[in-house]
Amino acid sequence: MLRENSGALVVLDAPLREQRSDAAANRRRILAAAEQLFAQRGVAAVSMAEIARTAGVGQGTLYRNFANKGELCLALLDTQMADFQNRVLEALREMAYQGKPWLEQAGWFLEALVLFNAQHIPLLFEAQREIAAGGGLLGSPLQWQRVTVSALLGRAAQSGELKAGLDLPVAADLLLAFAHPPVFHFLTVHAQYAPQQIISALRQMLRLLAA
Amino acid sequence: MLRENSGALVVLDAPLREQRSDAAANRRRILAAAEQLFAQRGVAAVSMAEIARTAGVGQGTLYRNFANKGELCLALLDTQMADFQNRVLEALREMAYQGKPWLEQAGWFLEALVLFNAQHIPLLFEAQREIAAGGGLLGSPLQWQRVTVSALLGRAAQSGELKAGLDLPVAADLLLAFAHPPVFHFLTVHAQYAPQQIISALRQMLRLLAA
DNA sequence: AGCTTAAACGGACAGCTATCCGCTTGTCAA
DNA sequence: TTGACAAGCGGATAGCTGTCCGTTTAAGCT
Repeated sequence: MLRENSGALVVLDAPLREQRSDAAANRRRILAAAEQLFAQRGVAAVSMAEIARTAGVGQGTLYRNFANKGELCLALLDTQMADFQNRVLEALREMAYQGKPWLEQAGWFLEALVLFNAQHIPLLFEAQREIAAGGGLLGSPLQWQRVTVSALLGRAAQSGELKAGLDLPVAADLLLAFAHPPVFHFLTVHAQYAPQQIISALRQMLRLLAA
Repeated sequence: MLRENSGALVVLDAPLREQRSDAAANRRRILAAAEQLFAQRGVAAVSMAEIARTAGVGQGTLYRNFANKGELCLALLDTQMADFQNRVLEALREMAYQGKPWLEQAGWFLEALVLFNAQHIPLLFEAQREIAAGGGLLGSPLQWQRVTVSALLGRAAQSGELKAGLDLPVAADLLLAFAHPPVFHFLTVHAQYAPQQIISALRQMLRLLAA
């Protein structure tokens, strides 16, 4: 599971033999079926059994490819998440090259993350339901976001951009708390904040960290 | 459901007739059974069917009292949450009377909330799984926490304790993001932060808001 | 082409959640 | 005390998730 070769995510171990061609085809049919059903009726209202039926495969086949609906959702997001990650890291590299202050980079990053979440919250929300329970978000794609923010804050501190005496790792995680799907869902759906409002508030927070 | 008369939580509508005595007894037996099973084997590992069996009632009876495991967990927390709320509001009233700065009150509140969550995270976590899906956290006990923090920040702003130009409602919700059970679970279990570390970081954040 | 074998298949199944509905019982009024 | 009835009961049941295992088949070797 989670051995995504299509995108840029972690490859756990090299496959000893190539995947069989019928298996690959089935995987594609499953993803296509899921995408279609999700679009038609919403992620939550579609059952795994139905996805298997629509894809024309048995349940066993479905579950060998994706241990649960969460993994299936993550797989559907795989390409977009990989693209996002690449775009972001590239942009940050460019900004660093141009000498843009680290705190501003962090602000830009959080903005990009808010917009990404806003776009993909249904799948992210469902993915979280199943993945978070077993094993935290360990190894999950959200991990690089923590690393990135933490690193940006660290460099900002080294450059004297930040107030002294801050616990940076915890601060980073608190800043990123909004990105946990249930929280983001709460902020946008229940509290009715627009993405721009969230972005502004996060930028304010960052500005407060500045020396 | 969620018509908790035992504690201080919202009463949706006055019951037209008193609850029948056998029903009340069953409710108590269910709660007792759940508490015992949860303590023995952990919340996640206990099924509703088993709770019903242990309590000596039918599944129908169980589900009429608690629409899902989440509500059952909330009911188990009801007393403690009501106590917590009362203690907190009382303490805040006292602090306000003594003229303690609003920001410090907010800091104290967040500290108390961290400690409460740390103590009850297993039940809170399970409760969230089922409740958040249908209807957000609408009307749920977490609502008064938002109101409280928002109000404290508002008064702090009026008293000139805060920097100008902040979006207080959003700031309040971002400060409270840590309290969403999945996030708190993540921070303590996965990121391995001690409650005191989280408290310190939150206090730092609040200090940064100060004028 | 034919053989071998591990990979993949898919349907049956166990266990769970949540609902439904015919039966039972506590409660109130007379 | 008794009768009526709403409230409550609990087992049967539908539909879901995730697993298991006997069967099928693609792929590499000869």
